[in-house]
Amino acid sequence: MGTMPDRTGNPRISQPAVRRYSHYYRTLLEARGRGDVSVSSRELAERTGVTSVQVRKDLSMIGTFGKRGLGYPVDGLLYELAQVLGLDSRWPMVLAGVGHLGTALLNSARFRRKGFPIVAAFDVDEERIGTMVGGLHVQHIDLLPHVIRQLDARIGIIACSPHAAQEVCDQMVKAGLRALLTFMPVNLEVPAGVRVRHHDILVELEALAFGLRQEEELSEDVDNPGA
Amino acid sequence: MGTMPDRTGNPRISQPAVRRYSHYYRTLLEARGRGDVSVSSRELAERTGVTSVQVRKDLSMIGTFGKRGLGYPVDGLLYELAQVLGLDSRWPMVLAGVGHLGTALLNSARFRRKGFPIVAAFDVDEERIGTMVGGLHVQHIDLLPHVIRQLDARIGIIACSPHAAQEVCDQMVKAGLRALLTFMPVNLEVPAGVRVRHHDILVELEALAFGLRQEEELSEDVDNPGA
DNA sequence: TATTGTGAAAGGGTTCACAGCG
DNA sequence: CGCTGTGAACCCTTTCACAATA
Repeated sequence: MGTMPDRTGNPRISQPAVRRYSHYYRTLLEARGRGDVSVSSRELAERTGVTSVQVRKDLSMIGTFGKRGLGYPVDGLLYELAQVLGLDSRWPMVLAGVGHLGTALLNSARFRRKGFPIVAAFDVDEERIGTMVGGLHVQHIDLLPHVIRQLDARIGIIACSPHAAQEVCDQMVKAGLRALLTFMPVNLEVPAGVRVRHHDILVELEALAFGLRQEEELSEDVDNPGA
Repeated sequence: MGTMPDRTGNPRISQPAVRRYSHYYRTLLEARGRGDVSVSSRELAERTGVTSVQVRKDLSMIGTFGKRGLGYPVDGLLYELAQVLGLDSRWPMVLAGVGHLGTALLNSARFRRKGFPIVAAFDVDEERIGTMVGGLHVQHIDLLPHVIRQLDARIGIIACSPHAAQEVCDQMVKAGLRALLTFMPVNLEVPAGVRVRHHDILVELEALAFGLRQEEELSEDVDNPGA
């Protein structure tokens, strides 16, 4: 465990950087769609909303693929980013909670297309169990451990009711999942080594409200400065 | 514009901090639900997954409400956080794109309950226009500017198809919205002063895949060290 | 004694300035 | 000349150590 980058070129990549890689990847796909064969850091930067230096720093973290004076080869960079982000593998997912949100997720073809297929759906509601949603039979949640092992699922999506979230989470962890994505406003307790990402829309909305509110106060302070 | 905190106690609050405030707020609501009258920074920290010092630093940014030796008063802190996050106002939202995702959002009572009601829904599909979803009539997107002004909407939600996202975004900005939440994998171009938050599930999934992949490589390197 | 509040130190990420190449 | 690549400076956030106080 030295300071040396490993053979993949990983000298320690931060979470924000990983997020940016996702954006670069998407932007490169668009560029390829337009027939571009190479792309400059500035171009990439403008389309993703960061600086061009940031792009170069980020890309230099995973290797050196650019041609000076020219830019980066679209195909080559796509390949490398796919490698880093793990997009050269499939990551089968299971979903718990087939409400409105779960249904929306199950009906999206995008995840499957991008290598993150939802391979099983679970619920506790007898009315829902057995029905077909997004091409899958909804199964009883008790089958979760068995199905996860059978289908070799890697990621768990928690879209059930908030009060069931922790229990579902426990079951997923016990069944061997090490990566969870939850949409519920509940802080999940998981053992070390299990990654959880919260996707709480309300947090985003509150952040937006904070920004708007701050702007308001700022303009009020123009009329009402000092103490 | 000195270094002095303004009278609200704002010495410059970072985005990550705002997100944590959201989590604290939610945790405090739970504490109040259990009848707790005061809560320590450690407790708040454990439930939100940060350190207790972080909690104290964060809270000291917006004022000093704790009683030493005791902790923070639940009600008082809730009030202050609500103030900071703008939860003492309502933030009416409009939604564009009544597909699976849009429908899921419209059917969620949570946003309305928390002060972020969706007050209008739009689409371009003639089949959808006029139907009722989540208690709202779906209207033609061309009515967006008019309705935004009429209902004094503050936040726009973009849940339409990716290729329409930029156009919808432009219309929302033109109609006066300064805060947008998009679920589409498209980088929106907006004028300065307009806040956009991307909520792309695929980015989260790719970040999870990155983590899992990294762990795999790490354990492989045990068998296969050096070059 | 338990816990908050905070100046100072440390750490991590971003930006700068410029060297290196095509 | 254009654009990448990168060590160093800078800045912001987190952590530490400890003073303050119910």
